[in-house]
Amino acid sequence: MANSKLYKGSLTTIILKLLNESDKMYGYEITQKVKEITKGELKITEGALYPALHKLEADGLLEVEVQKVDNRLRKYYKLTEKGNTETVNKLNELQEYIKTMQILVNPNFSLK
Amino acid sequence: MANSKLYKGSLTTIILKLLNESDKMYGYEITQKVKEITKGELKITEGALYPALHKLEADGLLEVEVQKVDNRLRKYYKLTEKGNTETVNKLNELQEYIKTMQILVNPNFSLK
DNA sequence: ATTAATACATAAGATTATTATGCATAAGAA
DNA sequence: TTCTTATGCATAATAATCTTATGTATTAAT
Repeated sequence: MANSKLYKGSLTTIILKLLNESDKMYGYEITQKVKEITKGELKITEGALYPALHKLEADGLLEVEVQKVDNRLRKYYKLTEKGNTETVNKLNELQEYIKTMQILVNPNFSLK
Repeated sequence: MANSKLYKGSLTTIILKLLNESDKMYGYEITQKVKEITKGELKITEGALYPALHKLEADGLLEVEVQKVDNRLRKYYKLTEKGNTETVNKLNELQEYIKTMQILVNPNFSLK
């Protein structure tokens, strides 16, 4: 699963946002959802995703519920209370960052 | 010089863009310019900036011209031909990425 | 005389991604 | 029926890129 230009630091925000929308999701589902929404523009690699999920869980932002579907394991993740709060923060940070970058990168910015 | 949430991967784009606007700049000048434009929102650390400049130079995107002003050293960087091309690419990539992130993070995205 | 600003630089450490690999089951194609 | 693709998890090795800390040196301001 090849990735195209995932800016380091934004994966966590993506995960939190998706869980905020969908209540609960499992890892593989997240990779497919991102691919679907971005029409293949962005592909989440497992090597990035699973460690990220584990870290979010360790930090108390996510809680896990294991299910067996079709004899195959699924680990459903959902936001905790703390996770909800952090989602709002991360989304605000991202919007701020995008705004800042737009100013920096806009060909028509002026200082005076 | 403390930084606030510099998403990894965007520093290079910022540098290239500023040089694209200003013809030539030196390191310290870049840190000040970014602080000025973003009204203190974004602060470039020297530990990130100088290695980034050295890498861009090593990759042939920048060329250096050393000057002594007030008995102090300044290393002016300017874009090479290759650097100009890469600047356009990086800016397009960033705009694409921002667009993608907006879709992912927009509370009103829908799949159908 | 001391601190802040200017101007460069690098090393240690942390974070976060890519790539490669591994295991296992189910579904579809040859 | 066998091989490949899809589903579903995981981790290790490597790379890239940042923060923090430190170092040197000159000039300006308090």
